[in-house]
Amino acid sequence: MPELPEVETMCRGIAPVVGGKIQQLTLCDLPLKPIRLVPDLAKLKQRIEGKTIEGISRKGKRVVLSLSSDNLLVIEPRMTGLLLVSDPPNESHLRLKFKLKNAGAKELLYWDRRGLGGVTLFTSEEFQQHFDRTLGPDALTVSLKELTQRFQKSSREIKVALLDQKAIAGIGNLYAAEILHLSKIHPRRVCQTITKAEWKCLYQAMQGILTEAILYEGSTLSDGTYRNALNKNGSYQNHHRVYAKAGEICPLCKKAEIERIVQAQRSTFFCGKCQK
DNA sequence: CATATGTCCTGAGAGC
DNA sequence: TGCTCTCAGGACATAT
Repeated sequence: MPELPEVETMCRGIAPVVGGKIQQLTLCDLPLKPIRLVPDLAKLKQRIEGKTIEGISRKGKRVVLSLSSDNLLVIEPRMTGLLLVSDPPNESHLRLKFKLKNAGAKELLYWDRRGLGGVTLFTSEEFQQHFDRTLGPDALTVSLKELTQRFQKSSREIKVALLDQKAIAGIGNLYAAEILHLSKIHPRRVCQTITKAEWKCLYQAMQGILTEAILYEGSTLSDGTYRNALNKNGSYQNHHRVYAKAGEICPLCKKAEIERIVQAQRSTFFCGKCQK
């Protein structure tokens, strides 16, 4: 499940494509439902073939390739999407190939096991409008003041609010659990009840966890789906404190068992002794 | 406006 | 062994 640290790792890993000219875009013919392309393949080919990839950036959990045509190609990996500059985990879920010329990589691949991800091409104007409307500030660069302002009046539970990309972009189910555990805030706490000191603690935990996870190149969970751009595992899964650890002893208090609850149809893991 | 819920998709694993 | 069922969760459409 690529969240901010995995997508950031992806962006860094595909750096060799910068400067490359897209010679050909190919949609792989698979016995699977094709991934979502906007516009459709024919129009997309027309608009990007022959253009150069001038830069790579990240907006929350999305990868943004800026092209020489002043268009922006946005890749959304969602649950199982990967961008690669090496052989993919297998051929059966390889979705797109971008053949490149004059770059450090011969091709850029998009692989997606479940196929929930997609690719959208925007003009720079459309891009600005779209992201202003759908994404809040990035979790890695937001200020404490803005974070507090955006959350403190909400009647939602903090865990649920952290997953809302319009509120803050980049946090997903895994990192929400890890951040709340480190900041010792119970996932069911309603935002309105969280104190100023706790927001500061949450903010620092968020910066700390995300930075640490990027250092370890993200988390490859037990299903093995997430890989970096060279098809190698991340290693932050070896440093998780609570995620998917129900029944294990909390690494902080070393007494209570990690619990699992469901919020907004997603699993939440936490320590009932440490998190209040 | 804010918040809540159903849906999409595939493969892994459980249970029988 | 092979079937059915459940689960994983990011983002969007639709409903409240």
